[in-house]
Amino acid sequence: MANCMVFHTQITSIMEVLANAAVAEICKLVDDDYAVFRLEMSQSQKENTALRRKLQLLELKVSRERAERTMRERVPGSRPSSVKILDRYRGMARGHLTGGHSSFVKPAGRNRWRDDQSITVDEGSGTSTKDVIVIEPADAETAGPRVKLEKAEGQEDPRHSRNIQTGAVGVSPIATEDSTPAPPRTQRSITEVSGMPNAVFKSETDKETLTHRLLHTGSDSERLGPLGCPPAPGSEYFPVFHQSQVHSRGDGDGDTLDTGGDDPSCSYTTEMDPGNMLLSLETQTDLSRGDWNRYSSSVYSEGCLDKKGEVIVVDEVDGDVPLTWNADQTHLGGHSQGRDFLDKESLETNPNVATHSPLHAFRDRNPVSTSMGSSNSHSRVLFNQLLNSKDQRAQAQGGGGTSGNSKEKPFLCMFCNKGFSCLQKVEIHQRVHTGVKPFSCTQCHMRFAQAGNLKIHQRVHTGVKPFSCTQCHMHFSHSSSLKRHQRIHTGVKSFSCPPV
DNA sequence: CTGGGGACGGGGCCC
DNA sequence: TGGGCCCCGTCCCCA
Repeated sequence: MANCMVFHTQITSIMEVLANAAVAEICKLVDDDYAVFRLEMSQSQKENTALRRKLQLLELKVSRERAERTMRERVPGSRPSSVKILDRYRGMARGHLTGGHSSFVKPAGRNRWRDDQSITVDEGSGTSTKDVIVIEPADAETAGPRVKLEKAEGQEDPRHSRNIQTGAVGVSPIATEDSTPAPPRTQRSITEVSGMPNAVFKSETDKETLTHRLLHTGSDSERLGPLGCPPAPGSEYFPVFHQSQVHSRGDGDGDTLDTGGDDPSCSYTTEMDPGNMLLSLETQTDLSRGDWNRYSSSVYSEGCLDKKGEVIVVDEVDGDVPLTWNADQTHLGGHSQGRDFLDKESLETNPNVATHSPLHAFRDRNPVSTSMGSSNSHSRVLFNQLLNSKDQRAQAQGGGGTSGNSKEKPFLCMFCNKGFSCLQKVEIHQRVHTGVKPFSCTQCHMRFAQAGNLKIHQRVHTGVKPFSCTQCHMHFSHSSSLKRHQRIHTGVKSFSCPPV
């Protein structure tokens, strides 16, 4: 009995010691994490403070310049271009862009540079997807109360976008604009340049700058052009190709190239799918930027966004950072063909397309992309993202890669390095990556990369269902659908359809 | 469970 | 005979 007591006491003491040790360990972990967290917090606060200071400096500078300019001009009715733009916004603001998120608006009088105008930008929304512009127009007195130009997520206003596009040329750096993501499926509007002040004044050497530069309305060398890329809800960007070219449709005009062997209703064109084409709000010309623009036009002129709303906004960021490929490019980056393809074949001029890359959209997915500095590398990173997403599916379906294929497949996809038995197969396969869909339905605007798929698709219009179940009345347009259906009779399900 | 699109492999035909 | 081209069947996936 005494032994039991002693044993019990020992056990208790041991458990106590263990418990204490565990508690100490936990406390230590918590303390460590807390210290790290505090450190990060303080750093962020420092950054915010610095940015805020820079913002204020810029506001002062701008207001001073503005005052000087106004003093110089002194012409009634004539305003600097930026003011004209702002006036344009004012009209829109009356209609659509007011209301909501007023908490982001600072008092209008704060950043006054003239008593007839003020612009207030939200300083504290470095990570916010909502930028707020408060504009007090020159005729604010007649226009009524101060106009708040606000644009929040989900508020889409193509008119707004258009106006911003047209007006962006002369936008002064302070004329900040906000951006709104297009809904994935509508794909019809986009993007304004967002002038998130935090972004504007970020250090250019700061990695984070890359994630904000698309919001930057700075000098020509740094400004991203008329378009910005809006954060989609959840701080995700939809990849977008901006395409402003006019495309001929394949149904009946002279641009149609009949393949002859295909279904008569199949048009072989190189056009861009209007359905898939992002509406380019304006001609987004910026000759200073480029490679991806060119590429996106020459190769990615279509299919750059799939029906799931996969949109790529490719941004051109100046710089000369060496090209870097995704580290996880097991089947793309490692293959020189892909680079060559991008480097010499595709990067031809297309001044009509301006592209924007929301680097931070991919940063989360691909840390390497954050180190991208050059337009080429940025574009490629984004491009890789697209390729990856498609490759993954392709690999899932086809096995991918040359390894493991017993048959000789000497023709390699330049994008994913997958091997094929003949050249045509590769060409067809590469449409997966390029998005080229030469076969368009004349009865709808669907486009297909393969003629056979178009042919099958057209059964939708003709109503032809050549595959009928022998055991029931069902008919199917897809053979696979019939096959799947017949499993009901033969396999998994035990019930059977009575013979017709 | 069906409808329908994407993608791939295989086979036939032609040069 | 081999390559290019076309068609078809099939699988997978998503809505």
